[in-house]
Amino acid sequence: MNANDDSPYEALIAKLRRMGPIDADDIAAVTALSVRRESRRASTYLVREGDRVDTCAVLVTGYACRSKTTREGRRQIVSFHMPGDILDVQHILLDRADHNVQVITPATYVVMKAADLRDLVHRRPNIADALWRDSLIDASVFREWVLNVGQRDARTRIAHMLCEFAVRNAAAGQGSPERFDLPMTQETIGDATGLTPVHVNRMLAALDAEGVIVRQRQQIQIADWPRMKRIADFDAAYLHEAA
Amino acid sequence: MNANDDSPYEALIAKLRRMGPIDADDIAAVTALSVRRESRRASTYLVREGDRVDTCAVLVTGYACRSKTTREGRRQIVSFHMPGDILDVQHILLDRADHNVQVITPATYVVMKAADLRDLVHRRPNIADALWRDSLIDASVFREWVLNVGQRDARTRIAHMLCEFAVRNAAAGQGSPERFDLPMTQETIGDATGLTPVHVNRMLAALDAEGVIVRQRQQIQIADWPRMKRIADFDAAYLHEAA
DNA sequence: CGTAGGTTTGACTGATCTCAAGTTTGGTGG
DNA sequence: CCACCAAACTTGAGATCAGTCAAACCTACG
Repeated sequence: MNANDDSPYEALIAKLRRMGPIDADDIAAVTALSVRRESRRASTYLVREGDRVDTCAVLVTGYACRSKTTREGRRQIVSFHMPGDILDVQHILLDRADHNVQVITPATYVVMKAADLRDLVHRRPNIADALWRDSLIDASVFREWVLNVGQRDARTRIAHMLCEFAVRNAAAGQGSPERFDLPMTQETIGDATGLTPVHVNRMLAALDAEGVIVRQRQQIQIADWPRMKRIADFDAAYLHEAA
Repeated sequence: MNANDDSPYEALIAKLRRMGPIDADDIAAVTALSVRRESRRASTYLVREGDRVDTCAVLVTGYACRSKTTREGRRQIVSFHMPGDILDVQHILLDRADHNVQVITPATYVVMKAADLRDLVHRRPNIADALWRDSLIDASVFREWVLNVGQRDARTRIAHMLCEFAVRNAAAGQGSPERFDLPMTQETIGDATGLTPVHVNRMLAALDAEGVIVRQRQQIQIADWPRMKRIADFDAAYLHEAA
């Protein structure tokens, strides 16, 4: 079940399967949806805060994030997304975007009409449950981020972010938790953790010096998972074994 | 539609109405649910992180919050709740609590079986939409909190928390946004904003000295809303005109 | 009227930010 | 294939916001 599969429905179906029982009729209903395939260059926006949105997008290849900004222009990333992730389930029922959706790397995704999805969930309870469950796990991740940014020190915060990325990335079928591409700059890590790029750099260097991670180009290797989890105060329970 | 109404269903029905169109059949289906009324003394837990949970609670009177803690025991409050709020919609589909639910003041609430609610939403699309919408707004609030705690300075952060509390509290039918009870200690405010109680105290004193808020006992009066909103960087859009 | 919890204030500390100057990396055009 | 350039990364030094520790002061309530 590779997210890079040819059918534009594969990514979504794989996601739904991870969220709950889905039968052949459910799949038939999904593949009957009309979808549009799109792609973006790196660092561009799909949705901006305040936009009226009546579509939902599912990421097929590449990486994305969601973010908000303060009036003074400080950006906070609130989540990262991997192939197979639904980028904005909330637009099924909320018509105004309260945050930005942007790709980090070049990316492709499929776009569906929110109204079609609303219709789909009313007909297919399994799909309704799966999508709702996905949005509830989304919310659980936000809660963990509030904790991360609110209570943990810089080193722990960054380590935690790396652990989550590693686990979810692997769950999305992209590499292993032990070694993975980290497709973002240190500034991006800073925007996700509420730290300056300079301090991110120092903390990454510290984790490297301690021997828990190894950095090579855009790759991260977690050399000692048990120690990394301890340093990061990371317990994957909040991902509800799916994300 | 007062949340303190006699019927234990009033609080939930009022909430659902705020979330979308609900007809007489929907209400009949809700009132057919079997519910249990319960109450708690101040500062006690309904749910603890890690618990298996197969119920959902709706707050009827009093105030509650949801929180998580780091391994070192630092507590982060991730949301506050007012009468009428559903305290844990997520347990309809997630069986393991990823955070604590605790009351702040003495409180009463009604408890429903998650399985009954699952059944209800499969039969009543309006209710499914309303509950899902509620949980999506929940998630939007978490995103705003990530931004608040990640990017705003102490004074702004506290001001923002007060604005949200004022607006949601009034929307729940408890007092006005201009003047309301703040049923919590400065330590609680600190746990919600990622600050120490000492610093919360200094920032509240500063806001008071500036003349934007007036503190009397457990009451807060927002003396100058336009200025308060500016100081707080507060824009209620993220509450999706309902919360 | 005593007590515990909450608030306030002061003095000092420290984690993280800011500013600024290199250094490395990766992509591009000649 | 090399030289160049912009972006990203790294390092250092000094500034600052918020934390820590500690004591005093309220105030609600038994």
